[in-house]
Amino acid sequence: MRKMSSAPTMKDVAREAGVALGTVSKVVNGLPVGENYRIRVEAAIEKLDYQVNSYAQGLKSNRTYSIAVLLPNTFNPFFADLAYQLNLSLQKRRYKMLLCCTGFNPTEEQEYINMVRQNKVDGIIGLTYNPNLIVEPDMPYVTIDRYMGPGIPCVASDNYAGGQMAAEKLADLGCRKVAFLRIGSSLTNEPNKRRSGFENGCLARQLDYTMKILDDGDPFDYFTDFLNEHFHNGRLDFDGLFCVTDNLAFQIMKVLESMGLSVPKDVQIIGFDGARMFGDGRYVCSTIVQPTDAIAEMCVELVLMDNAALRPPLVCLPVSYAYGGTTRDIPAAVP
Amino acid sequence: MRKMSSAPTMKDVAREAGVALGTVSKVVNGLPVGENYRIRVEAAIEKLDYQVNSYAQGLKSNRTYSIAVLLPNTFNPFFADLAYQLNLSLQKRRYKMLLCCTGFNPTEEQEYINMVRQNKVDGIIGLTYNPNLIVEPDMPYVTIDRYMGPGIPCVASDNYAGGQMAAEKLADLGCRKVAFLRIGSSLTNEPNKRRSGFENGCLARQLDYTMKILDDGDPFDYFTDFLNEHFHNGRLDFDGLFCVTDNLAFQIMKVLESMGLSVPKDVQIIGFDGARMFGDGRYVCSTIVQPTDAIAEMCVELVLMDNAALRPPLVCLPVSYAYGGTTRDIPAAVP
DNA sequence: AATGTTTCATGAAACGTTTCGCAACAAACG
DNA sequence: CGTTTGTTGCGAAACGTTTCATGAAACATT
Repeated sequence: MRKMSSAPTMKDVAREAGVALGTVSKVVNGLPVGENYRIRVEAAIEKLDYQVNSYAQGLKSNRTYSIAVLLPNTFNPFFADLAYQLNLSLQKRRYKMLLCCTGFNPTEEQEYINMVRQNKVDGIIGLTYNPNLIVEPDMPYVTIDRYMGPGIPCVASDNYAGGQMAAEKLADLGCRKVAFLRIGSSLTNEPNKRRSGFENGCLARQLDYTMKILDDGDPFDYFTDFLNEHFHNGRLDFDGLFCVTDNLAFQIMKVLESMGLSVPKDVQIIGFDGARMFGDGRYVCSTIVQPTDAIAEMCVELVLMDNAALRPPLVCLPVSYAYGGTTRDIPAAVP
Repeated sequence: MRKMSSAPTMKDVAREAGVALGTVSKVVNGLPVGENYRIRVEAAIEKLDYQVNSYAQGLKSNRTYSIAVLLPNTFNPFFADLAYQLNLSLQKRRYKMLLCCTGFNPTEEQEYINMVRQNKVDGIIGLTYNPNLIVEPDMPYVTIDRYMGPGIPCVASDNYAGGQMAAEKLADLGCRKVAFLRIGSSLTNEPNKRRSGFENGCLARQLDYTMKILDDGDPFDYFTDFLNEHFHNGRLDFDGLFCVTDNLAFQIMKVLESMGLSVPKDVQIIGFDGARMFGDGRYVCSTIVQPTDAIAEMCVELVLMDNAALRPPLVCLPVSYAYGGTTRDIPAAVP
């Protein structure tokens, strides 16, 4: 009987199997080892219920098999989907996910970055709002929706095509004059392309077009002001509305309701993201769906890529349209 | 100029400050050190931009300042809330969160447990569905909603009171005959108390009571069967419905809708969890709200508790009722 | 049979901390 | 002034891996 107190180490396994320390290491890491040695070592590992100590491993090899994921929160369905899909993609490769919720707070974002810095994660995947985030230059770093500069790949939906698609849908559904709604500070970089795509789509389909950018503040007030501006003789002066996020669409529907207007009768609304209630539930509104699974997979692939030089600066993934009750789709399209 | 290649170590700081290794360690860990020494060391740390290597720390001290959190997913709003609040509570104490989404899969749950075992997390917080999970006995382990046995604290809402509250609300809102709906395998242990609380509440208020437990399978079919059973002469034979989760309430509303029934006109529904759309959005249905913030805080407190012997076997936290549009509350109660 | 070549297990050194026995020195005391 | 007590910085050892120089054994070549 030897020490039974703490967990067995490689040394214990080596002694048990009657081989050298290095041999055990090789077996554990799947490196070539003589067949009879391998068998003896594996038996010893089994017998002692040996588990490698990943902290010793991390110290020596500088690889930790963990990735930090920065997201504003988990309760916005889009972020929730991302968190879930990222966890899936990472788990598939036996990587762990350190989830950091930053609450849209640039300071918090930087603090998490600093925190994982001493934690020696193997990489960072971030959907952040601090344009000046300082990340160690040699740390593999991939962003979602934010282009941070050369050498830092950005993965995003095809926001431009999504905007275009929204315009086309509204046109197909019979709209003649449409509006675009977004909150000033809410979206930067890649998602901005939703606007130009939408504008372009309106142009192509000859839709009358108006835009409203809302500044920060109480959204309810801003929405009310916006709607009042466009409300004459008991009706809105537009018949289609594209909101830059499902969240926005959801919020403004409350206001429309309180004004006695009805969706999609009085106005058809398309959002962006593909937010659903319980994962498998219905969409919150008719929407341009972001492929969270593909986004997650791509992020993981890029952040784990060995040759940093081969990483593309920007990856755009295809979006799709989904009916969610806030448009008057032809019946066949209704699930 | 010394080696500029890799990150500075304590040794580098010690050399820079002209002190011994152990002194730097003490400063870093806030242990008592002579004032002039402290100043010199702090200056050196600042100058070299030194960061402790948490893997070396973890190897030596067996403390990693990270907690594994096991949840089925992040897209159910209740789980999403938990993930967010847990992250908050952990961050407050400078702990990191390893998020593991298990997808209700007992095998996956055990695999994650095994994985974090070699990762030497400082503790595990789990909302799991495997009744036979094997966790190292000396690993601090706290569950949510599942009582796993003595020595493993379970944190939950006051499910009994919640069930009771649901019955009282329905009675207050004028219901005379009520139904209780749950899916067979969906909830075990603590949440089961929602049923007995509800039954008791019905008894106290003299409500006619019927219950339906749905087995696994296509929920839509089961719901339809259930509703048809209680559908006579164009109307349901109950006027109040308590669903064991908001998800369930949400699903059955679809079916009710497809049968041409209207909520809350034809039947009033109360769910459980407090699911909201975008975190700050409205509730999905009238519901018994679980205090996810308090649950998270309690879990973290318990899992980090030094003296394991002092940990209570079960902690119940108070729930509250929230209006969500699926009940006919008196106007004053409407937000 | 002698030499050159390849293969592969060995075990020491190193990774960056924490910890602890020790020495150095100051203060207090007789 | 010599001794004791108390304080505090010092630096070696240890944590459990990975890696690499070493040399023994096995095989191939002439």
